[in-house]
Amino acid sequence: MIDKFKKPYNSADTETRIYQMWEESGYFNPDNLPNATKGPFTIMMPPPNATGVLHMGHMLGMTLQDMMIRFRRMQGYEALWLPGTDHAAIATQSRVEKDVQKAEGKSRHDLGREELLKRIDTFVEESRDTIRMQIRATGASCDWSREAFTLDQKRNRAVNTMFKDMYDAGLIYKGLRIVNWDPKGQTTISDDEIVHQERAGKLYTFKYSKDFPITIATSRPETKVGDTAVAVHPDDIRYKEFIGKEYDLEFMGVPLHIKIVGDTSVEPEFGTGALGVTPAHSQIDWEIAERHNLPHPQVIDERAKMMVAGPLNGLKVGEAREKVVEWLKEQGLLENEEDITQNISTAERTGGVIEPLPKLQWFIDVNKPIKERGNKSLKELMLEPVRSGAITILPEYLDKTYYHWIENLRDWCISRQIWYGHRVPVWTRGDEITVGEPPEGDWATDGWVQDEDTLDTWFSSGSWTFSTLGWPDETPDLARFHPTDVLETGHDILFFWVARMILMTQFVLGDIPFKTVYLHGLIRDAKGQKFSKSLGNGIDPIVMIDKFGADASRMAIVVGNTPGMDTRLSDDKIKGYKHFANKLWNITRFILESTEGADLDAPLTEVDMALKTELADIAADVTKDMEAYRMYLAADKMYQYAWKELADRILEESKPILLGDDKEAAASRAATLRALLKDVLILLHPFMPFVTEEIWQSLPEHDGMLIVASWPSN
RNA sequence: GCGCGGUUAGCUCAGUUGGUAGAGCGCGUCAUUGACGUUGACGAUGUCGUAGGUUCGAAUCCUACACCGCGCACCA
Repeated sequence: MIDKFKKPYNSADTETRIYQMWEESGYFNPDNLPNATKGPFTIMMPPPNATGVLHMGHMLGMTLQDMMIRFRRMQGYEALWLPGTDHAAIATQSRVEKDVQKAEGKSRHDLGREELLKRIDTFVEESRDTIRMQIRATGASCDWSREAFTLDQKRNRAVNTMFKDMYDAGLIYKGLRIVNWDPKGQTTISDDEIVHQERAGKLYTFKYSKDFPITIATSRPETKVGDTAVAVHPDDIRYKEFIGKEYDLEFMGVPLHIKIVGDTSVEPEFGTGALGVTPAHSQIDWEIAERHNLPHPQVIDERAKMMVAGPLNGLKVGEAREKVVEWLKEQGLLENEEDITQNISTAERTGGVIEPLPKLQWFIDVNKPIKERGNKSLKELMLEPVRSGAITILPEYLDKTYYHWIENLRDWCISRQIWYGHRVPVWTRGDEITVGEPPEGDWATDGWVQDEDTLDTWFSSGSWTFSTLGWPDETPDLARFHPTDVLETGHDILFFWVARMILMTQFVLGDIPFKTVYLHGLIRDAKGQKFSKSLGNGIDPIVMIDKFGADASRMAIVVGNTPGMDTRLSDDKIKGYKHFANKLWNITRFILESTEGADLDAPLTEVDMALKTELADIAADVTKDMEAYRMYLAADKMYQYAWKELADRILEESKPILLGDDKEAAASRAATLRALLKDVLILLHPFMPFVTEEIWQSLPEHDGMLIVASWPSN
């Protein structure tokens, strides 16, 4: 009997030591697995942002993935779980810019491109170290020898190759469009990086001037200095007679030339049924302007200030709005002022209010037929594998959300006006252009210039399943591990990332990136509130692990956590599973004490054979759950068995048998208890890896490590 | 506006292909110098949101409604 079982289980003394043992064993690397006969099983870890610390969502993801990968490793698969970090362009740059501003009072322009990038690299190196440490603390059995970063040399080659291939296929183009401009971050962002917020606003109804025949309504009067038309529904009898007429007038000191156009996109019932068209500062107006060949003067600049002749020039848009309303009142032009709630668009990362602006940007065409892919468009290539079942989304109902998103998808703006990230691989010299890699020789002195912009971070993340395996080279890893088996991530990232990976992989490899997408929900606090910095209710996973142990934390976070659903986490729940870890400890103590020197091959009584069969049935059930990604059920079933069946029932019944006069029954029971304990450790290992391995190492009969013990097969 | 999810014990949630409701926590009673600092046994509490329908049988399938939450959207 080993002394350590006389004290309660202590996770803090155990976990680091056990993790180190695993790491040194090399078993995290599928190349080193002793009994891997079933072929590869692959998970690419969603790379956490290199901006700092892991939160509870990461902890959940790490836990679920580790459960899947340990299960498969024990089943005999070449289990590869490839870790990494994401450079998270905008998030990281704005974080460092903020730090620099605070510490030195300098902006990015004061530092310059090169110096800022240096600062960011230093910051990211430190962050990545922290993240690596935190991932280890969760017990993640990932292959550190294959670790990747979305902005390293290898991934840069992949990005440049993808860009070139898409450019050559005519999918990437440069175009003047209305983009989502973030005046705070000073960059464009994609449609998906927008957060809509409801705010109180006003709808103003007025005429441009006394002589103008039509009254319009808008919530942004300041933009009216950029109007070039008024659009009405072509069948609207109130305005039909004016269509085609043109008016010259002056609005707030700005001369305007307004044409009346008929356009079916106008709702006759809304407002006055007449829409002042501001082509340069509204998506819908831009589209109307294109249909009617209208000019599109820009009246708001990149800092969200007015750029027009007259008194508004240089004012912020908010100030300009007040001025215009004041002026309208003075002129007696304002007919109505109505309180409304309006949705405003803000940038997810910076919180800046989006200003739609016309800009020359790089886009990916999602509707163009692709010759190399059977004339299907990217949209179709994204829909197909989910429709056909080649990719399963869990929970299943989210596939409808996925379809809905794709159907409404517009061309993807991929260029960003920030410095941190993959730089657009395009070089120009006059009319000449080189794409993918720099022109040969000393291109800078030869007069070539590289595009200033960087790429949307999701462009590079889109290649995560294959660039991590060595693409564009045809590596053995790529042939062996792609497509991957599962992608496990939060449901909030379905569009940003999951859809983009399907898009990229379908285009680049003509294949799917993964077979199953497991989308977990949000972790909330005990009261059901979201964890947030402002509420100060966040639980740091590392603090939780220190306090209760990684095993208890893993169980608490997973049991009852169905895909797609939000769950609540409380100290009480985690405490319960800390007790459970100790329960296992004491089960072991009792069994080892009372079976010391037992013959493990003793013949079994019928009753004891039945006990083994009972556990075998549960093992089969748990296996089925794991194969169907029901970790939340499997974990709970093992918990129930170990505590209620093994401890409360079987051990209690065993006490008289082990001490009784029937020596054969006692020998049989002793052998059975040891066998049951061994199997329970195996079956619980994916969920509670540390305590089970620690106990395993103390079993007199143990052979090698639990992490590579064989999962019961039937 | 369109789409999606939830509604099950006091609380938090499971319930995998339809077969007379489960767990944890909490609560009550009892036991316990015990393998257990963190124990066990027994127990109470449910018109499974509402109203219809399909079925021998519905928490589960269908229809409508209510409340809560989420996603998407260019209502100027």
